[in-house]
Amino acid sequence: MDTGDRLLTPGEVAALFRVDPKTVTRWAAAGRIGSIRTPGGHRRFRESEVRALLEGEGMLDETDDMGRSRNAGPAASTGPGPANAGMY
Amino acid sequence: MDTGDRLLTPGEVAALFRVDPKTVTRWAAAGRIGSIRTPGGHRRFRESEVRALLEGEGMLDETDDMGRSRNAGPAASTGPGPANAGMY
DNA sequence: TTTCAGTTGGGTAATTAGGGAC
DNA sequence: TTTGTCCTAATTACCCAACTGA
Repeated sequence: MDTGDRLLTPGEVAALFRVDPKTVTRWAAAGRIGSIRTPGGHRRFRESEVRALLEGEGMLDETDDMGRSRNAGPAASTGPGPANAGMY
Repeated sequence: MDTGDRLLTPGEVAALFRVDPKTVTRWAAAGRIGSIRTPGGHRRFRESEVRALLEGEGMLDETDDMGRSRNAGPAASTGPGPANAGMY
């Protein structure tokens, strides 16, 4: 039932990936990473998902080369629960 | 039908959203989340409503009523249904 | 009754969202 | 194509002291 994983802030995820928080926002906007929104509109990311991405398990399609195009998943599904209404 | 109308404290809701208890209080004050007040002035939140917000299914209703500003109504709807998904 | 964790309220800094361009 | 930086506005976080709830 409960996902049991903590939620990370954009700044946290950005620090983990060594990128700009804005980049993390773009990932979420592009549906490359699941995101949960607070009633205020801010995003929160699941630590389990971020970790999986960090380990490169985000996609087992490690065929290397230009294997991965822009096919990272249409919806921003965080997993079990329904996708978030990506509408701002 | 047990919808799980357990009441959660601001601290519980804050931990769920990874935000500050103060922020949860602001949500209630802004009418973004229903709240029940104790005679002493403390707030309590319905678990069912909080969960709906967490899963991002705040409201997939077809109400194409977008373009609505943030409602500043001190409604504090105690009703069963989630308050609103209105953002800015 | 007292104790104590949690909540409330106001005020001020820090973070985040969104857009648009380089 | 992706990422970083610019701007403004909104949301959130932390500071304090005082009150409530169990």
